[in-house]
Amino acid sequence: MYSFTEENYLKAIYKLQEQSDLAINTNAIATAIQTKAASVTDMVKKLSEKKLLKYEKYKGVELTHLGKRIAIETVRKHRLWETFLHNKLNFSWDEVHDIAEQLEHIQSQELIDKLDEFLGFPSHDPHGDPIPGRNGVIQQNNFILLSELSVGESGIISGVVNHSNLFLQHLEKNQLVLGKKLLVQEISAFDQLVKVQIEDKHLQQLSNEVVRNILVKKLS
Amino acid sequence: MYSFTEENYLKAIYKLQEQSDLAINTNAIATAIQTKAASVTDMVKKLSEKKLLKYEKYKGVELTHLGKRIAIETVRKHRLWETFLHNKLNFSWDEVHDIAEQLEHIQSQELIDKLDEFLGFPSHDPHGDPIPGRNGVIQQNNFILLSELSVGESGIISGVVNHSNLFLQHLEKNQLVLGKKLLVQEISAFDQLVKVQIEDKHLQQLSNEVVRNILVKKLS
DNA sequence: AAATATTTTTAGACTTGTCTAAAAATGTAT
DNA sequence: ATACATTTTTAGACAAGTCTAAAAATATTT
Repeated sequence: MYSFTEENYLKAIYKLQEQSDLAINTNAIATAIQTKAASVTDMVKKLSEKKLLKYEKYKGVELTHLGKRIAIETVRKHRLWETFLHNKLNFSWDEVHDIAEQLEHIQSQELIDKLDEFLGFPSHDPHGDPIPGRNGVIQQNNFILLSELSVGESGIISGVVNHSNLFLQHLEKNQLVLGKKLLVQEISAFDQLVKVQIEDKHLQQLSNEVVRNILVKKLS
Repeated sequence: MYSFTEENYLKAIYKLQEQSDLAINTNAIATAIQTKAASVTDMVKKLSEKKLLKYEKYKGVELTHLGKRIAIETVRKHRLWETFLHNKLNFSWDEVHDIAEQLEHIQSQELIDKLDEFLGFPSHDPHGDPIPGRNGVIQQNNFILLSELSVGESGIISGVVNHSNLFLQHLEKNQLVLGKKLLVQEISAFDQLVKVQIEDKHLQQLSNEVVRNILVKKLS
């Protein structure tokens, strides 16, 4: 239906559109997709002709309803495959992305539906990001940053903000994986280091950089 | 490493090479891959430059050791994915091929190894075809045609010769699936119809066309 | 508001893989 | 062995997607 490349452009534009309300400009897309601005201009014209986005020269782009639907379907596929790789094939947190980047372009609605069922209709992927439903609806989660917890409060690790391999590997190494329960014991007034207790066991000091990139489900 | 298209050419040539000892000519490849002879000539030159096959104008082609290895790896991926689709996602016999045709080109050695392990290191795919090992070795099976069984002999359905959807659907509809035990009760002297008993239960009459396309493991 | 810097677009070229139509080579009749 | 038929290759074109370099538009500075 749509090419590998078209799906990648739509997904990138969709993600940029999510993280800011500004118009999406050519350079931002070029950076996101690791290509040159000139190539983006060409592709954006093509997508515009196919009614997947609205494009006005020098004004940036905006996805149409159709374009957004395809972007979300691609995100759905990506996150289901990530879940499969992590839950069934035992890939670690940081290894799943690149392979899912390929798998998301396999064309078969039935495959995705059966995969979804096989995985038990998961609501979130291994990074804690919500998996869009068949209908394109994305269930918004009410996770907060670990840095927003006060002393004495606790939460369950439910996602990450930073998706880089470096960060994910760091978390894995320190047993800060999805589902772990954390209790904030102390926040240093001097350097903001956060002392947390992990699963009623050992204590760990977390840097500001770390706590600002972990999402938790707050336990009341 | 190698493109989608290159892998498809290598796989097609490999299969043609398996089913006959004659030199593989341009037209045969064109038919197998559903393209035109002129396109084959172009691609074959490219593959020859990359040392994946030996090509002499007007003389046909022959895979090199490297070309054969890549073809076998592709076959391995294809059959592992077919097994996954059938065994884990409950796709029927005839639905798995087209999706596996896409999945076989995903690039990740680790993915295939983990998939293999997840499936329990299967030796055969859902059509009874052997799955090449990591090392490229294909375990030859000693299956015989159902048409070769004599009256009174029995066997277990272990594969098919004809892989067409029409035939596979026919088998499925008549419960002639992998693993079923058959006992030959009678072979009509007049029209060669074979009367078989399926799993100690009901009887069925099979046409010559059918018995010549089912592979069985003979029970002594 | 003019000058400068940045962003975006255009123009033309390149790669991969495909095609049609014509030419060249090979194979088969008589 | 000459004529006819088939197969294969060449030549030139096309589509998708990318790139560089230059031109055009927009944004920012003074």
